[in-house]
Amino acid sequence: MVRKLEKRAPLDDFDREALASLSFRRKIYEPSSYLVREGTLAEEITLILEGLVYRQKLTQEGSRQIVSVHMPGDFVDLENSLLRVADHNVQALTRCEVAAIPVREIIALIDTHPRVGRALWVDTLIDASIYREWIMNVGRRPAKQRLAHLLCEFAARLRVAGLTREDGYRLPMTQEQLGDATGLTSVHVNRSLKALEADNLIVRRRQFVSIPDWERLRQASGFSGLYLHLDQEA
Amino acid sequence: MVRKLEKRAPLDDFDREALASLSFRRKIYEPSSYLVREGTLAEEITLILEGLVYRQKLTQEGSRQIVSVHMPGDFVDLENSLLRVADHNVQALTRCEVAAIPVREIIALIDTHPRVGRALWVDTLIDASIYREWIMNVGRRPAKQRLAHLLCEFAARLRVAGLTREDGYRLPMTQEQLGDATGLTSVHVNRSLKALEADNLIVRRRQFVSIPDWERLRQASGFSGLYLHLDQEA
DNA sequence: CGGTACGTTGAGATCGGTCAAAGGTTGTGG
DNA sequence: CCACAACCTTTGACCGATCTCAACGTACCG
Repeated sequence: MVRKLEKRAPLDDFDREALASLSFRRKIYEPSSYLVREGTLAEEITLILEGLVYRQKLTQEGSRQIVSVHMPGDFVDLENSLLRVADHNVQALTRCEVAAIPVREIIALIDTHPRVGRALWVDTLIDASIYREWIMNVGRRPAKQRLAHLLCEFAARLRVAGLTREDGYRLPMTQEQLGDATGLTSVHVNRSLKALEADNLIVRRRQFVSIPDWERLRQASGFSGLYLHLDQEA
Repeated sequence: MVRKLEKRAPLDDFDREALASLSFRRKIYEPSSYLVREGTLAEEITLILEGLVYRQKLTQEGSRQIVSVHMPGDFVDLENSLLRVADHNVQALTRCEVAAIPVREIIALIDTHPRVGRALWVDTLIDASIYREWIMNVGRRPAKQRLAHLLCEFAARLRVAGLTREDGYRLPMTQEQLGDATGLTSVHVNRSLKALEADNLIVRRRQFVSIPDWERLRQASGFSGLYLHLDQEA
């Protein structure tokens, strides 16, 4: 975690020490259990150690929209700790392990260690950048491309987390969840994935996605990793 | 500006003084001119004093998606100053006046005045919350509701900026721009707006939108102001 | 007064949604 | 080890919201 934050902003020993001395509780969440519920106050910040997690909102009518997916190394609750009441839900996608840090401690930390605060801030700015790309994905791309783009983004981010293999990666999402993330129906996700497969852009086996030719998929989806700010150095 | 920031986090005289002593240049942008271009480095942070501004991205194929609209009192460049290279474009919607503050000064400020940094951070977190709502709007609501929701959001935010009247507000966006913001075509925006008008939910006259019954429009669009975090007090 | 940008309208096409049923997979208990 | 349930994927037929293309109308501006 400290290693990741250092990529966001320069830290000194004083900062690192403060980070290391944060108290935290290890917690396990089962698939589809809630880490945060809309309308509640957050008292802990959680850092994902293992597993995947997603943010989700519901319309009045009850349709679900997944607005982001998070991976090991991501913080999922910086927003809720500073904004008090949560405006969305966070659920476990897979079984996952997290570190829960009391909000008070984080707030105290950022007030006394500005550089740590800045590193965390940068983290939320990258999340925001990903939101912007998702708006475009859902608003302006046709179904096939939308899914291909999502697969590219996951590939890039999972690679950073060390969760990809040379030929592809494990994607533990149902087609219904993919639909909720892309603004499509599960039926149409199914057909679109088959179409991608027919184009030889992806190969699916169980929950594993193989990508025979990264460059071709990238090109087909219009993906450009710029918005992930993976280069983010001090 | 200071007044607004104080709503985000508690500041003391020391903080206020530092804010007041920031140097800045006043600038004017003509409609549709660029404040930020994708791929460039930002050297100034801009605070909107007057006028409207929008963020925009283009797909490979050239369709435009507006990902946010900003109003007087909003910062439009915090992201770019901390993330170095801009991942999207920012354009003036109307003629507007801004204050441009050198990035170096802001960075120095947040390193020495953590509470100011926190206030600015909260500001970007609210932007992120709005992005999430937009993802849902574009992903899961039918056209009429999508537009109605956008109109509700603008109403709520313009009210804060003191830019509404009792019966409605001035909305200087073309139907094409509304389409770019909602992921629709200008043609369909036209038809949907007419449908809203036929339902007596809105009345349009030039660039002015009247809302005969706020509660009915709110209900019809599924709008809830929670995500705007307007309550955000220290 | 003419040009330009924006709004409006119609006809027809298409992408993606709905509904419904039939396979597959996985896990569980007998 | 089998049977069954629960959940997920796949498929077909049909429908409808939204897009496309193209024309026409309207307001503003020099």
